[in-house]
Amino acid sequence: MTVKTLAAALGVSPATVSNAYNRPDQLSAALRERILAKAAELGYAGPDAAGRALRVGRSEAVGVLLTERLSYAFSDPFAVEFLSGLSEVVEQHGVSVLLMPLSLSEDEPDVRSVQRASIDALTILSLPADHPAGAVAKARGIRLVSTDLVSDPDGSWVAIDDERAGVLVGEHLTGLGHHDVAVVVDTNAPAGGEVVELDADVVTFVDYASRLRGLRQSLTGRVEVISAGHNALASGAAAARWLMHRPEPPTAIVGLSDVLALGALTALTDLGYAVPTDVSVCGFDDIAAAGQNDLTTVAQPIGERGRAVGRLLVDPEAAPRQVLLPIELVVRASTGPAPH
Amino acid sequence: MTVKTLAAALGVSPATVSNAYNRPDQLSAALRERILAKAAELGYAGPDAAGRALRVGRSEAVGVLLTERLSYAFSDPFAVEFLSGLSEVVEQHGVSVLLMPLSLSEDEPDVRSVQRASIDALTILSLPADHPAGAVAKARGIRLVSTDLVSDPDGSWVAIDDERAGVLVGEHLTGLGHHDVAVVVDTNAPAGGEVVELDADVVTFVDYASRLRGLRQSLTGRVEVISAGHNALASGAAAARWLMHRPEPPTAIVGLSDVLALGALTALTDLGYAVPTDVSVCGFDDIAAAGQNDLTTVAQPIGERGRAVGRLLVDPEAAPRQVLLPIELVVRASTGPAPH
DNA sequence: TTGTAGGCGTTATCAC
DNA sequence: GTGATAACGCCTACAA
Repeated sequence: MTVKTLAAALGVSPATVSNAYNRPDQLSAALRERILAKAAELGYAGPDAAGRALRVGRSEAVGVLLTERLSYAFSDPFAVEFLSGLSEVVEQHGVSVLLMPLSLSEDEPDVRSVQRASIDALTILSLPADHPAGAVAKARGIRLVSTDLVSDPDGSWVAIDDERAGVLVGEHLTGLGHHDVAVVVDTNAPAGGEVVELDADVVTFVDYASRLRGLRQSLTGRVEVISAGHNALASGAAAARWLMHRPEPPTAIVGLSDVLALGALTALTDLGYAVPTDVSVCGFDDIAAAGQNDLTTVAQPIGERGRAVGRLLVDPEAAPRQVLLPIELVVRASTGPAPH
Repeated sequence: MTVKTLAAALGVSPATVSNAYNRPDQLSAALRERILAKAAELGYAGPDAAGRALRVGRSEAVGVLLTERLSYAFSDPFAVEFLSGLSEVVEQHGVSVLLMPLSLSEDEPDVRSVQRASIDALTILSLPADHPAGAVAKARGIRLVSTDLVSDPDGSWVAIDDERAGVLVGEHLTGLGHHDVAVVVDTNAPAGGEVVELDADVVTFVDYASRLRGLRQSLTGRVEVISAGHNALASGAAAARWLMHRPEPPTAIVGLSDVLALGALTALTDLGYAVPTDVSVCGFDDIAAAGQNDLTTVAQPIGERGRAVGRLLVDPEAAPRQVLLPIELVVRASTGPAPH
């Protein structure tokens, strides 16, 4: 059943059938009734989505590209709050949300999902700096809304000043006398696995790299960067255990996300360390759990960030727009003066 | 830039360009290289998704229709676990997940999102019994995977025996001597609002209706059905407060979901009631929070249910398949003998 | 290994 | 108020 066959069955033209669905005012109510009745009788369920998408050039859907597994969208507290805000806005416009996977594991960067996706706009959660996904989207004429301000400065984005966030934490720790700080970062290795020390430029996610840069600017003394896998409590915990078992443990541990920091915090208390007397811990983002666990962190309006992205995604306006959201250092009980 | 213009620019045929992208083995490596290079130069980002979807009849995406707000997918514990399992499976097949909104508020049932969606298969979370969304999907040739066994018995589904689940709870409470039970259900009113008493047939979600039927079969004495809004802690709490403030409060409160039951549980302790000495509370599903709060409930394998749905969604097999998952009454500390 | 031709289902434009 | 026609961009037999 297509518009054409239905039209033939009724003795009208395809255009009229199309109008019956898309422009009720373009034909008499009686004829429209007749068309809809015949459609129901013949099992025609309305214009086909693919045909329509091709013709009108829109699909009423926006994409969210996840750089982790798709289930990350439902499990990571930051992602959950961000996506809740985003979907809240887009659904008010009758637009659906396409969760798109991106396998980073393979050698060849995988952009298949963005090539195949029928979407009007795209946003990317934590894009690795050199990844082609954004460029591919733009080349396809898909509006791109970045979530950082460095990967596409002249395009549309909704971001915070990640470098400044790093500075806030660095200055806070320096002011407390910390000269030996470990920074726990996110890699794509499985969570809680082997711990590795990293060079700065191995930190691929652009926002994390900015935070690290800010930290480096404002910290004095030793700054080491390690990782025990992707963004998860287990990674933070494994990293903390590894750090404290070494001869000269750091006096402060910074997680580049609250999740990593909270993982470290838990591991430290399990190991019998007093926080912040023995070690200070600090995170980023201020997810709900950070407040519940008295974690010092840099707050950002996560839900509002999602909503702002949502607004840009559904707005067909061609001109790029930028939104810079405020951040604030929230000092809680997990940081204190450096020991000794 | 299209396949055609690119082909013209290269002096080859559109078919060859298409093959360069879809069947590398159908042309010489050299020619393919040349095509890809020219494409990069001219800014052609590969075959257009809409055109391709129309032609091949597939879109590499499966839909999940939410009967609540989209953000429900990220906030409700059952939905989160279910969708994590589902997406885990589908992403292994390179398939994306389309979260589709469904506004129930309007008079006319809104099936626009399923009419417009370019998807290969669809599943629906908690479909109201008489809703046309499923029928529309089938009429469009979209494979439908139900999550209950009554709305489309001969189609594909992954379900539990909800009626039996209700019986398990009912028998448990009857065995404990309860003869005055209140059942808290989910309506589409805002959470925690005014409390209303309902007739059985007002319970629209088919799975909830089955649970209620099971309860009615196995309970003796008074059974009343009330609601304070949609599936949320606040609704359960409001319902419990309303129930206990009446002259003859029930001896047991059953939430048709754990979330409703946990909301009731919290409200009861806040009001100073001892559970289960004064009142018993019981839920359904066994989400993680149920175990943490010692709630008696009927367990089902939520994540596995999501994975099973995912497998059916990506499986192009035409023949319908049915999966019935096991359930089990988990007795914890929230239920006990009826007082007096 | 490459080219030709037809149609997937729709809607916008224009004429009547 | 209604109908004819021409794209939209692509893929796949099949022929060369």
